[in-house]
Parts: sequence; structure tokens; C-alpha cells
Amino acid sequence: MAGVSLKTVTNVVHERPYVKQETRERVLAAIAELDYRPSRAGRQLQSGRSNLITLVVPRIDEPYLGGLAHALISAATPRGLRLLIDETSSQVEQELEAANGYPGHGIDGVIFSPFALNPEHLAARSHDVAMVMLGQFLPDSTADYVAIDNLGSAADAVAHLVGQGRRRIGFLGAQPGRPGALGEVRRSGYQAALVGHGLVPPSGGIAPGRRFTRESGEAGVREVLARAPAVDALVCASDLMAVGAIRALQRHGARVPDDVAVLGWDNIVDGEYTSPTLTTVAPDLGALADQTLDALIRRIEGDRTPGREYVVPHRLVVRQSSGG
Amino acid sequence: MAGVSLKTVTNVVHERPYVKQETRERVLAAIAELDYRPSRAGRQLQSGRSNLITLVVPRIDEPYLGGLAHALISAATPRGLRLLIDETSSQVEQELEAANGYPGHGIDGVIFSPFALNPEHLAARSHDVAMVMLGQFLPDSTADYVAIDNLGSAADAVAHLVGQGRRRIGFLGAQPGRPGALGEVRRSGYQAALVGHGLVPPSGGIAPGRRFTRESGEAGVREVLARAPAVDALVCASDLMAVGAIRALQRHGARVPDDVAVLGWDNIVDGEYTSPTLTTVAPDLGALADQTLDALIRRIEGDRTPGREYVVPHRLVVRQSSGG
DNA sequence: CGCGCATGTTCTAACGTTAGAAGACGATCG
DNA sequence: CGATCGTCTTCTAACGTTAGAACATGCGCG
Repeated sequence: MAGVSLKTVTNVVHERPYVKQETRERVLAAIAELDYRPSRAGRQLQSGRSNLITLVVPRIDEPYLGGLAHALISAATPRGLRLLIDETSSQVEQELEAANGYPGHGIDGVIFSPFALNPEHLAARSHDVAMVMLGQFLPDSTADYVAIDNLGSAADAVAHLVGQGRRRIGFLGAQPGRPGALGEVRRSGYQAALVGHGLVPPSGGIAPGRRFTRESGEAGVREVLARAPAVDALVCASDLMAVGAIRALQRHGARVPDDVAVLGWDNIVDGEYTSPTLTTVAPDLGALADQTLDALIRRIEGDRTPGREYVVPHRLVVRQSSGG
Repeated sequence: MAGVSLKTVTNVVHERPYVKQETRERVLAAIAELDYRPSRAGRQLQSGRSNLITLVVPRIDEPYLGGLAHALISAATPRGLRLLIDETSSQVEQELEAANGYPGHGIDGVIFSPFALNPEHLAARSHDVAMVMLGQFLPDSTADYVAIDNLGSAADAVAHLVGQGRRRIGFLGAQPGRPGALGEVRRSGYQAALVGHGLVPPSGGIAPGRRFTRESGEAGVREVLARAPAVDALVCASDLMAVGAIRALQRHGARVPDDVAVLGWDNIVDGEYTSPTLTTVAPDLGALADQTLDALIRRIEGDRTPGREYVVPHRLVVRQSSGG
């Protein structure tokens, strides 16, 4: 050591009072000299906190989730947190472990994008870990939810398409029977907005999509074109579905946007490189990450108030696919 | 407890001999009853191992790196490891911390995709943590390197284009002055393969690309078209560059593949959804992840033999953009 | 009968960090 | 001159896990 007691070192490291300036400097010099770094394991054992949080998603290689992870890492670092990533493959078993906070692993909090779970699963969890949910909404007693205004953004999307002269507007990615599911919320917002413009969904113009994948976008287009060949616009529950939809439309000989306009959610980077480029609802990912981490940190610090909802800004990014 | 000593519990948990079957069952029942999970922190403190490894990349939202992360998580889980992700933004400062293994954090190993570092940085690191490098090759005393055969795959790519009748084949993504850099290795493989077919790069047909982004692909096309307007094929150092190249070519009125064939590396999913779809060199990501983790585990377990190179399989996936 | 073996037990220490209690010392102040 | 304050020390315990040493049974075997 540098002629000082262990306790004083702790006091220096934690910037406690009752340490003379000169002593402090001597200790800091010694720390630098020895290249000392406090052991996370020791601290965790002592404090019960690991400063590790886990982002739980079905797969990390989906473009939107990659962008989300990027935003969360950028926001976590200045807050002294480090991010683990866990993939559930949308399996109930794995999502349950996430919902229980990986007991024994010393995870401080979980940022959870659920897929297979229902509220009963959540209510039955044994441990209650600090948790913030993204994407799918699941009512829960103490977990917060952070998202854009899905009803409002659906209304923005419909208003834009109507403004472009579209009247027979279909929807891909409905999730009938799963109230609260992202696709259902967006579909209901879309439908309400249509009504607000004096329109209704064209018969057969709504296709389900259990997963928001390119494949389900392609399948949805096949379904809708078979049942409602006159649609002149498709609102897709995600950009990934929209990418698949554009490809399927082009294969069917439909021109985008001349014959059919296409619009999605998420503002994934690829939307700028499709042909035509993709009109999309862009969430403010930076704000989303900030809100998520702030809420999570409050939970980690012991906040046990009922779970609340945070809304982050979005904007409609108009590109070629909507004819704008 | 369930009428048994602490030591016996440890012996049961670690499946040691000298424990009667009946006792073992009693202990396991108690463990299940109490929902006991060993604390990672305690174990880490005792054993010095955390079973945490870090994947270090410039940004996790690049499609190839997302797919890589997915493959690594899938491979890490059955091996009892959990994956942290750290982003360096290609900053030297942050890459240095990664190369030093995040001292104090108790990270067992690092999977590192370097960008800004050079061999001197690596040689100067103070701690030697278990490390495996991907992507960019940096010679190092004890870190392993896992990759596809970049020279061989470049030869495959060129052979395919020549077989399609292309003769004025350019290259995007060279990194002059950075020997060992991925773009340089692929460029030299491309150039050697051309010579093998009795060809040479068209004058002005090679464009640099410091980063493998869509933007640098677009910039590369502008450069090459200005200097060598007669090129009939472009080999791009990554799929992301190829996506940008296709877009820039189409904007210039060049038809892909009729006028110019395009080909990339990585087999990102988006390559199946571009128009035209993208011909690419596909690494076997599963094998890459397995090799990487096996090598890393050997290093974690104390292997101090000189760093070696592991080669994983690749194959050429022919789609529309090469006219195949 | 005594030896060894299988199956335990108890006790101790260690990993690295932090906090609290109690006390020591000098300087300052009323 | 005694009380108080600022600064620091020493000592102890605790977090959860694991390993080793030493010892205690009870059983079978030669």
C-alpha cells in the first residue's frame, strides 16, 4: 500500500468525506501505479448488485432489435451498466426464465421483449426482478412498459396514405385473439383511423402475421391479393414485413408505389436501401433507450409502485414506397 | 437444510463421489424445494471465473454482426457461457480496453472484432485475457484467429464471374496501407485470381473503403464509374457495400446484373430481399461460432501456446446480382 | 479382532469488497 | 485546560461459495 489503511482506500474510492486532499492524492497515485481495479465479484457479493442487465429478445439478428440493442448499449454505458443479451427463440420456457430474472445469476434488471408469454405466466413468476417491457404489452403489477404511441402512429400512417389519395388500404400483421399484442394494437389504430376518414378496411384486406418477418409479409401479400386484389395500399405492422411485402408485390407484377403503396414501422436502416425506399413510422430510439434505462434503474433501486407506461416520440418518415 | 452438512451439499452439486444415492436425492429434493440457485458472484469470487464472455464489435446493429452475435449466443449457451456485448464505435480507446479484457470486470474471455487497433497496441496490452479475434487479422502472441479462407473465397468469386463471361471486374473495399485488413486480403485474393484467369483489374477499377458500409459501397461505385465506366462486374468486400453499390449503380442507370454484376461477402439476410437478390460468399456461421468458442475455452482454461488460425468453411451462394 | 473403505461430519480459510464500531492523535476553541 | 472536531487507524463481520484437513461412524473382510 501507499502508507494508508484499507478503510481509507475505500473512503477515497467512494469519495467519502473526512479524507484530506493530500491523502486522497497519495491513494489515487498508488491506485494508478498498481493499476488497481475493484473486483466486480467482490462488490457484487457485498452490495448485492452486479450492474449487469439483460436484454431479452427472440433473436438479436433482427434489424430492429439490433438497432435497439445499439441504442441501449449506448445509453447503458454512461449509466454504469453493462448489457447482456439473451435470446429466447420465442420459447415459453426461455421467456419464463427471463421473466424470473435469471435467479442466481445476479442480474440487476431485465429489459424484456416478450413474445410467447401471457399475463398469467407473468403473474406466476416467483422472483420479482426489476423489469421493463418493450414491444408487446403485457399487463403486470410492477413491470413498466415503454413504447411509442401505437394508436397515434397508426393514425398518422393512415392519414398520410389517405392524403396520397389511397382509399382501399389493407393491413398486414394482425394478431387476432391476442389483445395487447403489437400487431393488434396497430391494427385497431389503423381501423379506427380509417373510420375517422369515412373509410373501412377492404373486405379480405387484413392479413394476420404471427411473427413480424419478411416471410410473413410475403405470405400476407399473397393472402390479400387473392382476396382483395384491388387494394391500393398496405400498412404493415413492421418494416421487416413491409420488405417482404414489397418483394411479393413486385413478383406479382404490382408496381410499388404506383399500384400499391407500402408503409411499415421501425425505421430499420434497410428501409433506405430497398427499391423503392420505405416509408415508415420511426420511433425515437435514443429516447426509448433513455426512458427504458431510467425506468429500470428506478425499479432496481427499489421502486415498487405499480407498473406504468412511458410513451416516447415517433415521426413518420416519408419515402418512395408510399408515393409521397 | 435437509439434515445434511454444507460440504455434502457441495459434493452433490458438483457430482462428487462418496455420496449415497439416497442422500443425493434428499439434497436435490431440498434444493428444488427451496428453489436454491448457486450465486454467480460467490462462485466467481471463489473460482476466479465468471462464465461471462464479451463480444466486442464496432456496432451491434450491422447485419453481419447481428447474425454473428446470434450464432455465438446459440453456441455459448450449451457451453455454460453467457455473452456480453460491448460496442467500441471503432474508437482506439475502447478497443484498447477490450484488448485488455476489461480488468476488474471478471470477464473470462473476449471475442474481438478489431477495427482501429494495430499490432503494436496489442503487444502493449498489460493483462493477457483469453482472446479470439474475428474479421480483421492482427498478429498476436496468444490470441487465436477464426475466419473463412479469404483468399480462396475471393478466387471462388472471381472464377464465378469469369464463368459468367465477365472480363472487366472491379473491386470495392480495398484498404491500402493496412496489410492484413480484411478488405486488403480479399482484394489481393481477387487480384491473384484475376491473374490466374489471364486478366488484370481494369485501370481505376479498384476503390478503397475504410468501413464496410452501404455508404462506402455507394461512394465506391461513383469512384469506379468515373474512372472505369466499362466495368462489367464489381466484387465488394462485404454484402453491406454490395447493397450500397447496387443502389448507386441503379441510380446511375446501370442495370444489375445485365450491365454490371455485383457480388459480396457475408450472406446477410437482406441479400435475399434486395432487387436483384445478391450473390455472396456465405461463411458457415455455425462452424465459426463453434470454433471460436472452442478456441476461447481452451484459452480460458490456461492454454498459452502461440496464437493459431482456424479456417471455417464457406460457400458461394449464387443469386441474381451476378447474372447466374 | 483389527484394518480399510464408503460415507459422511465439523471446522477453517479463502476469494475481494464494504461498513460499522471504537479509538488514537493533533489542532482548535471556548 | 478540557472539550470538540477532523482525520485516520485497527479490528471485525458479512456477502456465497468451495476445498482441505481431520475426524467419526458402520460395514465387510481377512
